[in-house]
Amino acid sequence: MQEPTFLILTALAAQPLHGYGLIQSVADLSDGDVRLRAGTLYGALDRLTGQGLIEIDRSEEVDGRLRRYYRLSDSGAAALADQAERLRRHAAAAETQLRRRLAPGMSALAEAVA
Amino acid sequence: MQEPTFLILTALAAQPLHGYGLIQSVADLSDGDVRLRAGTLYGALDRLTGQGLIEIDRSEEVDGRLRRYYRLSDSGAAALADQAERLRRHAAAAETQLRRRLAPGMSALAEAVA
DNA sequence: GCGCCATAGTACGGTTGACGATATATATCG
DNA sequence: CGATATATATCGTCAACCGTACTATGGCGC
Repeated sequence: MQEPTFLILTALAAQPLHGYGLIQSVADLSDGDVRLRAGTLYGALDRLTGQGLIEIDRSEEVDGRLRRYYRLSDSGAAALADQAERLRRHAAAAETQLRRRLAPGMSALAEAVA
Repeated sequence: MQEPTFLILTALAAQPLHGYGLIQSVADLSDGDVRLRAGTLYGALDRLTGQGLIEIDRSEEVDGRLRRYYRLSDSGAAALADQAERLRRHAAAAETQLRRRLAPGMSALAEAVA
């Protein structure tokens, strides 16, 4: 699962959102780092719906514009929790390895003391 | 940056490795989760070398087989550290959002107390 | 009134990166 | 002699993301 997909699921975990709301929510969640493009978003929405990770919550018409709200399904929540755990482990592994880079000869014992 | 690429850089952070060694190191680092395919690995190695994130450390000939050892460059280490930080933030964001899913009406105050 | 911006969704072409399959070669083990 | 492990390389394909453009409406300032 890639970053945009992960953040879309993350945004939907708290509450149902429509497409444009997602763009802003994802920007917020990532401190402005990730700005979803329309092509990325709507493609991902279709794909995730097909995979059953998200579902259409409801549709509203506001000022002549259609708004489709999506919600995270139970299997989507499980997939997201899995992926979050995976990211945490990978980040921890990278940080451990980077510390070893700075102290190449350091033994496990010396590392434990430090 | 995607998962295989991230794990290749992670594996190289501690010490230089050659291609086949990387396949095993990445499997170890990810608890057997990620098994790099040859196609993925050598493609990524070429790409990362071109981007300057890794460098050829040395070449050895063992039993008539060539072994090319790669090492993480300084800019590769910086990129990896950046990405690790990013993954940690995303994982934390997902976990926070998933907690909100279970307690949809919970105020910030109630959340802080809990 | 007109242009600009925010909102909202749709459509499409291009690129990247990962993947599976396959090929090549040697050494070791049974 | 065949299977397995080591080791690198190439090819075609596909999923996912990206940029961009387009259609529409409503509010704001000039």
